[in-house]
Amino acid sequence: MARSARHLTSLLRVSTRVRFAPAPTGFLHVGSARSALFNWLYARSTGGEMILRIEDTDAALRKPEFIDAIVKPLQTLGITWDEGPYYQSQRKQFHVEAVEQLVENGHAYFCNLTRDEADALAAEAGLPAGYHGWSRDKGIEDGPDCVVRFRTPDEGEVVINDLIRGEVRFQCSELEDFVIRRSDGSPTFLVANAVDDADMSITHVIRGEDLLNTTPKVMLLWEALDLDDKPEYAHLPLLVNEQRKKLSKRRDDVSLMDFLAQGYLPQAMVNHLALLGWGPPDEKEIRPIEEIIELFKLENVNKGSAFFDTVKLDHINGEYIRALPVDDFVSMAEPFVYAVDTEVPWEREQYRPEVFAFIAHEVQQRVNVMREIPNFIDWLFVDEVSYNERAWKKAMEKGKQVPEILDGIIERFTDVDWTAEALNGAVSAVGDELGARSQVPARVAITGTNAGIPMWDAVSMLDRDVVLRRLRKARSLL
RNA sequence: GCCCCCAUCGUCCAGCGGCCUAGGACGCCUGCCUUUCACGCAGGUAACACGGGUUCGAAUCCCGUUGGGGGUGCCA
Repeated sequence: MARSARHLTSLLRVSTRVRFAPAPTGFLHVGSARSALFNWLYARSTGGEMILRIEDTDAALRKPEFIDAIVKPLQTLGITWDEGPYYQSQRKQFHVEAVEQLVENGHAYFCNLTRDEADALAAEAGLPAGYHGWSRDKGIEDGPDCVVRFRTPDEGEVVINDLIRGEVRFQCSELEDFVIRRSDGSPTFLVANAVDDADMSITHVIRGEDLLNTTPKVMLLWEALDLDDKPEYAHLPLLVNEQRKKLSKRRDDVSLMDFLAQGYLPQAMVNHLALLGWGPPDEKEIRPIEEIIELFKLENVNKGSAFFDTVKLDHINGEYIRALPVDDFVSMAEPFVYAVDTEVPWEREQYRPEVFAFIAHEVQQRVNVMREIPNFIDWLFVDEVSYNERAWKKAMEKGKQVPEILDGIIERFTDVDWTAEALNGAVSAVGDELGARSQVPARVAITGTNAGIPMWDAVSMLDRDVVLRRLRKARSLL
């Protein structure tokens, strides 16, 4: 959008315009996804528009693959935008002009000090760390190692009426003369922020609380540049880890795509994210996005940080999985059981899709995350099962008359009709004869563990030889 | 250090001066259902950080303390 369009659009400010403005850091962070979601919810619930703007003023962030890493996950989540993506790097000339304007009208000045030099000066002068306007009024000319700093007012205050937090006040005296143009000539995000939000007629800036402290600086620039109506601000509570620290790339699992790749459904992820910092008035947590849009109110967003709890996510995801039509579940399961780049516990050639499809409805009832699927079906596609240690101890070592039970089952299985009903009947008959529980030992011998899907339908699809071999092996280990 | 923000069950959310002997969800525990597990169902566990005000009345308003977090870059 050209700058000249600014006046027109702001005159026509009929609806809310929000923007999601991530820095392209290589992948979409769940925290960023949450910010995007809340912007989107606000736009959709107010009939407004959402703009996607990539904040790549730092040259190091300007890589095409980084853009994809933002756009794709958003699309997957169903978070759509009405305009953009715009790139701050492509709007650089406007930011440069703004900086020039500020220098010209005395709101900014050149400074040739490095950070270290400025710190040394502060230490010498016995002042607290920070930049203390050393280069103000020194008549320093622009040069290769010069930055441009904004001259913050010596007194007065900046008041922000945050839609979530209420009034937040900053004393101008606490704000240092911050850099608005680097020595390589590139403007920093603070300038880009003010100029772009004005040009794009943004009415509401909704973002993480970690940016709250930068807001007064942008406000000051806004005024010094004589821009139009300021947007409203709303600072969202941060998403934190178990230690209550801001979710970080280094310590925590925060890649949205990684979560999706593990088999969290996009809708479940969105639902969960919406519940962090906000809750529906009627306390019904799991619900379609349309209802969330309808119920969403920015004023109802919390102030306190929220723990990104994957245990709760698992539960929500499980609900979404169970609500899926079986056919959808089966096709969505494919990447987790068969895709070439998937690690599965069986030889790829051994996998039989028709077997999985046959018992998929039972698996669907039991998984919370798609990646758990192989745990329920591995015994169907491997030659030999490995025994779950606890299950073996409990059912086989501590169980009553297990050798006799297995002997009985082996004998009957040798010539029983190979149908689920007959197999089940045979095992129960052995148990009845001996007055012992026969189902669990059979399960452990055949599947390797004591918990899982109802098994006889599935077993009937295995070869008699395979099943007998497993029973005999288990018997021999007792 | 300085600036800013925050504070209800372990966790997420409800509560916006009386409806609160604080509600829902996840987790955990118990029971029912079930020839395993899970689902489902019925129960249970567990919180207003502390201290002062204001008020007839405070989880809700104000102040302070404590605790937690964020920022403090020529990153955004």
